[in-house]
Amino acid sequence: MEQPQKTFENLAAEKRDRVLAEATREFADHGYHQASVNRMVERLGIAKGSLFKYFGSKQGIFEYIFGHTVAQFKKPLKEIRDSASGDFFDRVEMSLLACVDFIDRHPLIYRIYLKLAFQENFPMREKFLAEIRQASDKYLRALVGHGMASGQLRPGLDQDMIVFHLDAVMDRFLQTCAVPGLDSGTGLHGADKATLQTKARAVTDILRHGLGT
Amino acid sequence: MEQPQKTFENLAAEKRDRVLAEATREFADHGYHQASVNRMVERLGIAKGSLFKYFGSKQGIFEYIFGHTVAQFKKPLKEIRDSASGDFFDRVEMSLLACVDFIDRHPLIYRIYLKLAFQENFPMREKFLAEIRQASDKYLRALVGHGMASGQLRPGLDQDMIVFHLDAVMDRFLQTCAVPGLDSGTGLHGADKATLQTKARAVTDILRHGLGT
DNA sequence: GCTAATGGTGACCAGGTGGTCACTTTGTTT
DNA sequence: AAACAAAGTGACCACCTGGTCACCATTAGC
Repeated sequence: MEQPQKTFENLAAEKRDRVLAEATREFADHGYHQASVNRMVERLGIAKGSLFKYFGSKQGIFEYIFGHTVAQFKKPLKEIRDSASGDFFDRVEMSLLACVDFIDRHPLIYRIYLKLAFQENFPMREKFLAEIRQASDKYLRALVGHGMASGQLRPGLDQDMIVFHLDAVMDRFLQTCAVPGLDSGTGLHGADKATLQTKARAVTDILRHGLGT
Repeated sequence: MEQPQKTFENLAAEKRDRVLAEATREFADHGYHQASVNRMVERLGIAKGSLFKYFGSKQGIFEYIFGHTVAQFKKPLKEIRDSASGDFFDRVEMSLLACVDFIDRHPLIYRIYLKLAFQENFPMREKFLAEIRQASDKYLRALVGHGMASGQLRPGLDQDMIVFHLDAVMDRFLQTCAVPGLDSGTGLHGADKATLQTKARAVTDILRHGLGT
């Protein structure tokens, strides 16, 4: 015993995945406080005591999920940043589509992030949010830095403001895709891949005019 | 009796305001489900039964607050839209600063909006959100329509995409001002008025290049 | 002074919460 | 087969939730 979550690591991979999937779903659907451990165990068909043996507490469940999933979020972006194809704005466009794709494949994780960002009473909120924002900021800053150095961005612009602008537009693009009710006129929510590519291009074009040389 | 909230309307204005202020604060601090009626009455120093006599239910409390405050949100924007001073981008900049000012004076209302937007299990969420988005969309669309008609915006751009872009940047600007943890490098959160004006100008300049003729 | 109506009260309710722990079941080792 | 350890269990706990309602206090009209 001794270590609490050792028991969980020893479980059969199949069961482990089921537990994580169900817990993730519960947090994504209801946020943190409104998520119910009772509901989790009921849907999993296991006893409540088991879950607490695995993770110690409700917060332990959430922290475990969070740690596992943040890493996943960073991976596809890194690949694009390190691939040298296209100019600055092509890369922005690719990043945008890569994020859309990730969210499409892992919608629950993104929904947890949105709740985390705006539901202030999350436990450990500051820590988690700082971790995510830092990663996002670092990524964009590297991208913009490279674009400025290679003269693809209009001189005289403040790097912070460029990062802010990119972040704002890209984030909203993703939010509109994922959150029902935010879309008003763009047709982004629930759009097919071809439409998304067209819209991403349209957004990038505006950025190209606003930020490019 | 007959009508439930008639009782509340008959109250002394001072008490009415206190009740509304405390309820607003509770929802702003904790969202809907995590908000506690018990805490409200404890802080107000009144009996729980009284609150339920006033509003019938927890949801009734929230709906009453919501109805009262949305109207307040629309007013300052309308004034700017109807005042004809400056070109399109000046108006955008003024709108931005007007919103910042409003949020500065009514931070609780804005926090409720943010929770409403991303905390999916809010009751009546779709209805409330649609109401807000529609108002925001209508406002921006009128602004953009006027800008396009008077030739201040680059031809060939899709109106929906312009509205989307404006909305994204402005919304993020406001979020960064209001939500701690979202700011990374811009220095918007907790900034003084002069700084905000500078930053708003910087954002508008980028938009001017990206969207203007 | 009596009556009626209104505002105000708080003990009480059923139901849900995260968390516990003495216990049983299962699997492995000798 | 005996012994041991680890996984699994679910009744139970204290606490909090939104909501109720029989009762009390204060005023107004007569």
